[in-house]
Amino acid sequence: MPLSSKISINNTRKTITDFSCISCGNTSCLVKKNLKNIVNPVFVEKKKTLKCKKGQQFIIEGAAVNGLFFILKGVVKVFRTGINGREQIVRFAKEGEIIGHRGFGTEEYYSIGAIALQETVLCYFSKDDLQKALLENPKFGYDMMLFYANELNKSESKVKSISQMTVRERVIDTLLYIHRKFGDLRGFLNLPLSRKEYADYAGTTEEQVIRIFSLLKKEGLISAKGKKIGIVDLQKLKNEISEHNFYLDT
DNA sequence: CCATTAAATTCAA
DNA sequence: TTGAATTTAATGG
Repeated sequence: MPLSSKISINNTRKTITDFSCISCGNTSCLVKKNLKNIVNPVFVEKKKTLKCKKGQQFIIEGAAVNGLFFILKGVVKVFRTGINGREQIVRFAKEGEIIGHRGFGTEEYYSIGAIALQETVLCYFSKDDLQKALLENPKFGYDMMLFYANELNKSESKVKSISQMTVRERVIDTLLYIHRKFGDLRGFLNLPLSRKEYADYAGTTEEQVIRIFSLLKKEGLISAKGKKIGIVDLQKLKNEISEHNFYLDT
């Protein structure tokens, strides 16, 4: 209750129409990748494109599911709110990724929320149209299945990391995850996150993250300039969590 | 967890 | 581009 008003929910969705799949250059998008194989791409024509400003929430927990979002551009955090109002960040998603995909099938309402972390462009496909396209195009369906399998694998790894690793290990794991997924830019992680966001992903508090960052800085493993975090000694960081054989790939 | 101060980011002129 | 306003980081109780 006390934390409930921290986020101002802005549910305005600007709908624009000039982002066709045909002229899209996003090769990591499953729709784009399969576009040439899709025999009857009606759903592509019916898609909606929407722009989100930084900090804008475009999926609200508990809202009805009508379709799936694909990220055309930008970065998004996907989270779930716990009983005490604490946010658990499930994952960070970048261009080409799918959001709200568990809404397929039986789920009627979103069990997650999603907020844009930067200017983000989303493609929104209706669930029914997509389902039809998946049934008609085996390759497209198979690619989607691979995506689901991958997501499941990662989420299982995350359960393990939260239940079996120490706080310090989880913070390091988070740093490595961001590093793997978003890489470096001039010596700093190419995604600016607040300490609270690191905490929400690692399943800790902001203070813990701040203190662990300070320690890691003193130990010469990372560097920090405000929100910009640099990985100084990747190998040593990896070594600390190697016994938990952290998950590979994004 | 909360309060305080320092530091960084944002925003609008 | 700057600096005032706001937000975030860092510490210590």
